[in-house]
Amino acid sequence: MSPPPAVPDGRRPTLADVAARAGVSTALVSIVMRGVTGASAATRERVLQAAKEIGYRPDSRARLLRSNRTYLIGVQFEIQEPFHTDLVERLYAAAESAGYQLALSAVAAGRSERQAVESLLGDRCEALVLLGPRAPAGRLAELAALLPVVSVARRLRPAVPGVRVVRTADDEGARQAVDHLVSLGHRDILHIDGGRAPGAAERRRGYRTAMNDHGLADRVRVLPGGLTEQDGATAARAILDAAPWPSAVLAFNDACATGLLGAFFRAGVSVPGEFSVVGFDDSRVARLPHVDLTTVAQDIPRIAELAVAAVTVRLEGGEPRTGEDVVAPRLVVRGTTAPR
Amino acid sequence: MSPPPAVPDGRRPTLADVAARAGVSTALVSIVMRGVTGASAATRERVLQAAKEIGYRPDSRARLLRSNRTYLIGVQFEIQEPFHTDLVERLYAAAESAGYQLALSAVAAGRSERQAVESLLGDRCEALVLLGPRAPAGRLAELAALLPVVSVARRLRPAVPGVRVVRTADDEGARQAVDHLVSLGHRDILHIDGGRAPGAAERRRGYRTAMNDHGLADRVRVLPGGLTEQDGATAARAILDAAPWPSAVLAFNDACATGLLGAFFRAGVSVPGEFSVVGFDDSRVARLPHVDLTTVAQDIPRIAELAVAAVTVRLEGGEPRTGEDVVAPRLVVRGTTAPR
DNA sequence: GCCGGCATCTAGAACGTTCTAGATGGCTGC
DNA sequence: GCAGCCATCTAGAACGTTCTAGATGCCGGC
Repeated sequence: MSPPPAVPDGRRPTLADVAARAGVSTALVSIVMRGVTGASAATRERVLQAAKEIGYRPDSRARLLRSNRTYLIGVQFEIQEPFHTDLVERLYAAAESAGYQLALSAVAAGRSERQAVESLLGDRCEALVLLGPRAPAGRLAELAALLPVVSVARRLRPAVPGVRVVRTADDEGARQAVDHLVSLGHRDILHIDGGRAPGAAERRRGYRTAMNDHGLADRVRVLPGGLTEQDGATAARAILDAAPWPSAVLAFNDACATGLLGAFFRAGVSVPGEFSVVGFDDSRVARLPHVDLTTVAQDIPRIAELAVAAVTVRLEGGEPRTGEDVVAPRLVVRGTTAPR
Repeated sequence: MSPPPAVPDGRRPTLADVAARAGVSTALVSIVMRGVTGASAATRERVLQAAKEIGYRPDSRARLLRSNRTYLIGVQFEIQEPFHTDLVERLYAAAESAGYQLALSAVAAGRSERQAVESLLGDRCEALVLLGPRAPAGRLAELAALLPVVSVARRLRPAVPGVRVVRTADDEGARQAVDHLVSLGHRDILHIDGGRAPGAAERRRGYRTAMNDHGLADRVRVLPGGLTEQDGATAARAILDAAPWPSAVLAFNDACATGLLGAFFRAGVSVPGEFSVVGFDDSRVARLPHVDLTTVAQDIPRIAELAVAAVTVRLEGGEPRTGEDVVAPRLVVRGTTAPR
């Protein structure tokens, strides 16, 4: 059934065990295991056979301790945030093709950003990819003094030295949404914002600017919101309670839009009949057939690639580039928007 | 702004650097850093000060390499599965209060279970918590021969030696759902199953048994489904196409139920007017105000605790217990079920 | 004045790997 | 037959920590 005990006592097999069995030095086993040149085909074969027989598995901790490089990229993400989990999925691919590995550290209820980052630093990550970090700029600067850091989805103004930013052009996304709604004949377009969430300020500004550009400055209306369904539902009640109603709503993100849709639905007002609704992110929920949300898509594969590139370039000896990679958003028109 | 370079050259500060600065041995610094007894209060103070000044941070790899214990629990999970991410959140808490740390390894598009587990083993995890593993029993047995393994949400029949199972009583959950629907007057209750997904066989069986117990054996109808919204939507079309219609549907999970609801909604059939729908998991989506899905809740905090307990007991010298912890489910009645 | 015991501290090995430097041996070219 | 070279292999140090064993100094009790 299960293989026989690998080594006499309970220890996990090491290089030395393989070396003893194959009758070679540990250094040679190391060479074979890493697949570098320096061993004859015959020896290579013999060593691999011995390793297989005793169930040898390299100890990555010892390996990384010895080599000066770890090729580890630490990722801080919020485990309950669909946008983050989508991103993590793509980061795996991007890191692998750049020859790096990912170390995940989640921010969750009872696990702060600080804890998440400390754990990554203790693991000797060579760089940090922070998804929507909330930490103050001073803290990010401290980290950037230690290792390459990229902030994904959170813009930093003023720029923090050494921290690269990769983000969607949130203002442009908001503008696209407003343009779309205006082209459908809407004029009273309300924005439910994201408060202090990363990207919220830019989306708010993009909305305002677009409204101005369409000569609708006097119709600008921003309602405090947030990034959860609950925030959307709360905003919905505020909208319905306060006449006059807008004819369209741009929500901070898809979750917020979904909460809004739910509350509208329960209140018996029809979407897109009485209200047009636009979300942001193009998350999985937006694509559900019965949500079918018009939304501003973020280019997640591209963001993942740029984030990995930002840190690897620097790790490979490139200059620390403080600055931004701004990725274009793309409006996806679905069933929650209609002509007024 | 940012702190001065910690150590003359670019190296990251080590115990030796702290020791040199504080004028003590590295062994003593180690003692102070771990917070164990063996240093006077005055020295302790001085060492901590020195460490802080040069920005010392313990290297967890070196630490774990040297100590025979790593206190690391490896977690394999599917990053796109809400049930899994909920569980991970609780696992952090459970592990911490047991004195262990978590190492996360995601299964994602392009990253197989095998890769996820290999990475955890390389990190020297002392135990593995596998969320809904798909690996064949033989593979699990191999792993169990190496270290404590717990399979969450996937039942193993026949039992795999050394692998502990923690799962919801899926059959009981399905029975609760059927009981509820029958008590509302439904008789034609259809089940959309989960195919080969972990737990699917048990839910199917629970559904069948409950139908039998209510004398509805001739009304049993199982439709092949799956665990995504897409599967639910596909099933919905199959249901609507084939008369006679059932009056109630028990879906494999909430995602499947959500897809079903969406398709019903688009087809203009009303829920719970024409169909009652029950999901499984009580995931976040089920609680959305406009989904408001009646569903069978899994007790996630309890499952997380039991999973951690299962491995820690064994790590602390307990006997390897092949067997199961079965957690009771709980029906949550919301808005998608109504009297027939 | 001596001894035992405690608190505090330290030297040096150990963990499992990679890296540096060098040894060995066979082949080529003259 | 010999120098030179390449391919192959090895010894031993190194990575940053913890652990074992023991050293040192101080105190109280006889």
